Amino acid sequence: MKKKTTIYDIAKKLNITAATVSRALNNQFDVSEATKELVLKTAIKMNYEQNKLALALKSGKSNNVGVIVPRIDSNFFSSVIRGIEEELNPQGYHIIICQTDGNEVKEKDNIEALLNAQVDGILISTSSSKDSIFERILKKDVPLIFFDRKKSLSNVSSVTINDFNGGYKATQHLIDIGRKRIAHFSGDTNIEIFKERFMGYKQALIDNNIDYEADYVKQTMSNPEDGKKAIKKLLALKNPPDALFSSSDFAALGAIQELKDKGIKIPDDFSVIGFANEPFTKFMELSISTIDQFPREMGKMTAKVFLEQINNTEKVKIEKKVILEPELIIRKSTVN
Amino acid sequence: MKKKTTIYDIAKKLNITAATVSRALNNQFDVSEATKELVLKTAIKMNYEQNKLALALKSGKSNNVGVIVPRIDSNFFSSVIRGIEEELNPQGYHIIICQTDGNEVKEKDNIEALLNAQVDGILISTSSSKDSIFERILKKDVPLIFFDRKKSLSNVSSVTINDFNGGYKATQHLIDIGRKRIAHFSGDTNIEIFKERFMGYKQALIDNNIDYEADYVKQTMSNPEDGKKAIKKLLALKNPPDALFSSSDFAALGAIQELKDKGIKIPDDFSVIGFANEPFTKFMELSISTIDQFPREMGKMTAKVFLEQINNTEKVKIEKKVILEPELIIRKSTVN
DNA sequence: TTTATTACCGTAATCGATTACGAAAATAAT
DNA sequence: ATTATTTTCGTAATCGATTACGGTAATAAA
Repeated sequence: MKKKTTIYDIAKKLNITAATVSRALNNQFDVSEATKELVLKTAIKMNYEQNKLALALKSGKSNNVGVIVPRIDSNFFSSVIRGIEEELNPQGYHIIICQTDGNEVKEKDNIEALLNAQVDGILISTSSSKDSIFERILKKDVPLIFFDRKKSLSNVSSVTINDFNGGYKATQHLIDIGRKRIAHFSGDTNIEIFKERFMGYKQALIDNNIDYEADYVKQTMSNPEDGKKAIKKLLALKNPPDALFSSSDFAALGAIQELKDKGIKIPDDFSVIGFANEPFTKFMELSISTIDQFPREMGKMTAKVFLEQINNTEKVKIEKKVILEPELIIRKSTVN
Repeated sequence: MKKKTTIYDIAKKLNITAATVSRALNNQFDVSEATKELVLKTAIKMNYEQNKLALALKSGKSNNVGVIVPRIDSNFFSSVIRGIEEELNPQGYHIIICQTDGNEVKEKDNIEALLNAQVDGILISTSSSKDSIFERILKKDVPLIFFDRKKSLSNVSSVTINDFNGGYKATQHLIDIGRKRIAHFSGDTNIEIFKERFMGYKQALIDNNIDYEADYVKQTMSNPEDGKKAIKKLLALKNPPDALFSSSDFAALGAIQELKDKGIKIPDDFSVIGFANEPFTKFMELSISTIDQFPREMGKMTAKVFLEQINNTEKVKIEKKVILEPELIIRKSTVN
């Protein structure tokens, strides 16, 4: 078992105290240049490396930031995390990843574990319905920042996209190209982002004097199979829709596959727009129109908000609600 | 600023020492049942939470594991990481993610930082050409495990897939469906996995008495644009190929797009198979044949090998070379 | 009643750094 | 030559846990 060299080892070898070694290594003013050099040289010679754990315990700062997401193996979340890591790593922070599978209990457990691990902050895309867990974080004065899936808590910052506008833009686009019977795949409307997209859809209809048709709205999971099922039901209606805004690219894909199977021509007879700009939407022969959420930028912004907060020495707490503007991407599934 | 309650706070309140509190909380035998109960109750009442940093410093175990990858926002790596997290989290480990962008210097920096952070192990998909960095890890007795992109070091475990067999299977499949003029997109053959796929390709040709044609091999990056460029050159040959095994799904996609633009019918006149089973390959109207690498299982296996190693109390070091078998996935880009 | 044993808990060191405080030595000021 | 000021470094506490060792009191054994 290799023993790591500590400042005490260096001190012993040079017949000085660990305090002086520490000061020399940190280049403090009250050490002579001579001993500074000496310490530095022997430190290198002895392969000294600072034990960050000891530092963390002393300072109360672990330089670790916890990031909690439902899953990491989705394009959206992994892109956000990429952005976070790119922004925080140069600042000396490490990011700890936790997955919840959308499970509230797991989310709670992860938060507890991260707090025990003394993380300097928690960045989370929450799946929780309750606020109580988060109050515990705040009581401990650990910076908490929501991204994408947030809870509205006072004094807590968040970085989201304007899902309402995303839904609005998608719907407006369908209207602009002449569609009037517009269906909608909503996700789980208990989750804020899906509710917002749905609201944006509704508002766009209203603003264009198109009657909202409850039959045209189907709640789907984010996968092609659910999209197929849902579109089948829609096509069976007396007055079936001629366009679809799906809050999920995956569900949109399923719908497109089913429409093709039924011999319905896209985009001539039917237009489809998704949401999220998943990579595959661009790659399809019939590329899919969608809404870009700029996940990497969202990650970078989340990191920046965290850094601002932790570097804020003022007594007043900052509460930032950053809302990114989503972008309409027009491809072949809506217009030729 | 909220002060966290420590065992000293509990001790003071109960007029006992911190040692007893610690023993009570850890349910040790030499504490009376009465005080155990008392301590436990007041611990809960005072919202006590163990400071893992102090524990880590004392024990030398941080319960953090470093994971280093080129990028996290790729389906492959994020799936591997998902597998790792799923396996290690229940064991009380947290995973710290670092990205290198395929940059050797960043990789070295990340390793240094992780070692200073006293991680209990490093799991890495390396982009490095040199071995020297890794020897430093081993000298410190920190468990090191490679996955996917490995270096061959003695006493170091690794989890990879059999890229040679992957290349072989892909090529054999093309031969099986009657192709004889088979081109290959290789990645950067300085990277072992790409070299192996290339070797598998060659071997399959040899085993089927097909002459290896150097002109048929193009080095491409993993993106559609590079795939388009490369296929153009191949089609310009005197005796152009009638099939392609691309070591990248993305490059394969570019090739397919270009082939279609040129009016070449797939799979009637030309067959294409990729590598990695990226999600989009399944979603295309013309779905793309490919090789599945089971990234999530790779992650789980990597985690298991790590756990075995860290729980190994024997003096002899274990060196495990786990090689997963890739699977051929036949879709419409090779055969009707 | 005396001795041996056990149960229970306190003392103090330890992990590896940082830092307030004070002291000695070196230098400058008078 | 004496005092004042700086420079430089040591002492010891601190962060929050764990644990080897020792001691006292209660109990059992003689």
